[in-house]
Amino acid sequence: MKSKKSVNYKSSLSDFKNALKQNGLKFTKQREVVFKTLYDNDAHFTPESLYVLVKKTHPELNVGMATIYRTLNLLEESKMATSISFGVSGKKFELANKPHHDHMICQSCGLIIEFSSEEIEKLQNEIALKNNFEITSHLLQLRGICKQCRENQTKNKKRESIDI
Amino acid sequence: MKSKKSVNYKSSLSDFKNALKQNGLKFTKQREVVFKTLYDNDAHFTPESLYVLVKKTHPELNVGMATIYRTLNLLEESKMATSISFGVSGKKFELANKPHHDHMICQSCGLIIEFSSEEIEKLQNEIALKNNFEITSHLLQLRGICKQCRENQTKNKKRESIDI
DNA sequence: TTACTTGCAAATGATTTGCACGTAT
DNA sequence: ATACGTGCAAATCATTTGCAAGTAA
Repeated sequence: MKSKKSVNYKSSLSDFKNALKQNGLKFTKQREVVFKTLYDNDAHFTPESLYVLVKKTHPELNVGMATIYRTLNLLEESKMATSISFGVSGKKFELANKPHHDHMICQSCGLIIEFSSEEIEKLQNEIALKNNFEITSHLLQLRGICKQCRENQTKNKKRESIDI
Repeated sequence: MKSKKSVNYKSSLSDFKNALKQNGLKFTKQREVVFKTLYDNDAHFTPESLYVLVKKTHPELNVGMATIYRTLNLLEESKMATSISFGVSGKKFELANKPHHDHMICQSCGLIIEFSSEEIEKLQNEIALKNNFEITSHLLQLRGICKQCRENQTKNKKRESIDI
């Protein structure tokens, strides 16, 4: 399912409003702020980290954790956001308004590096074709240790490893 | 860290015992049964599904859920098992005694096709290198519709989507 | 004998839900 | 006016942990 890639906030927001309308849902201040925060900070948020940021930037709204979760689920269901899963320790969300990419995830510090490779996609398509399989989406994560963490490794006290 | 690929149960089990010994851990009936169950059923288990099966096949042991979790974590830490993460709904574990492979998953019928591609792995390594990232593992899933299901598509009643 | 293990139940941490009040349409 | 949304607190679900009793070495 392809989403139109909106190039600016206005049209992105408008997409969001339409999605809400189409499902008989309302456009509220909370939903707008969550959406805008995701849009402005082109990053991967845990529900918790998003909650903290929204609290700080919009204390007057007194947003609850539950609303963050509800809005994120809403966005994901309507394909406007995607999440990557971190095992027991939850998920991270990002807006789906940018081109497809995959993730490298540092198991020590949680750093996420985005990448994309046309060559890999091409190989995937070839493999699928050979198996008579029609791909609708794929998931590719490289897990390991980032440069930083490798350099710090010696002086590191054992940290609990990030559960991916 | 490469694990030797044991070709039969005896040597696999022996690897397990060694891993235990090296960590000052004991070889118990519970640990043996969990290990053997994973070995005999070449499949992906959730802790829950493994628990249910072990309960059924070895009721005399009266195994507890906690032991399943503890043993799975043990196996994973010693690289004898690997897990793939399934979002909020947890993890699935499999023994690490067979060559690496990835999965194509049919979203209609749940069919899993295993595949592997040296070329993709090579590209992954190149990308990691470029980013100063040291890969310890990766996750690659192609999701879509298998041949069967495409052919049946017209007469198919909607089934609930498979939880990947 | 001396750790390490186990089952149980309680604790935890992330996420969801019920409810009474608030608010967009 | 009506239905949907919200914050709060309680509930839930998967997983972990403390503890007293059991068992491998």
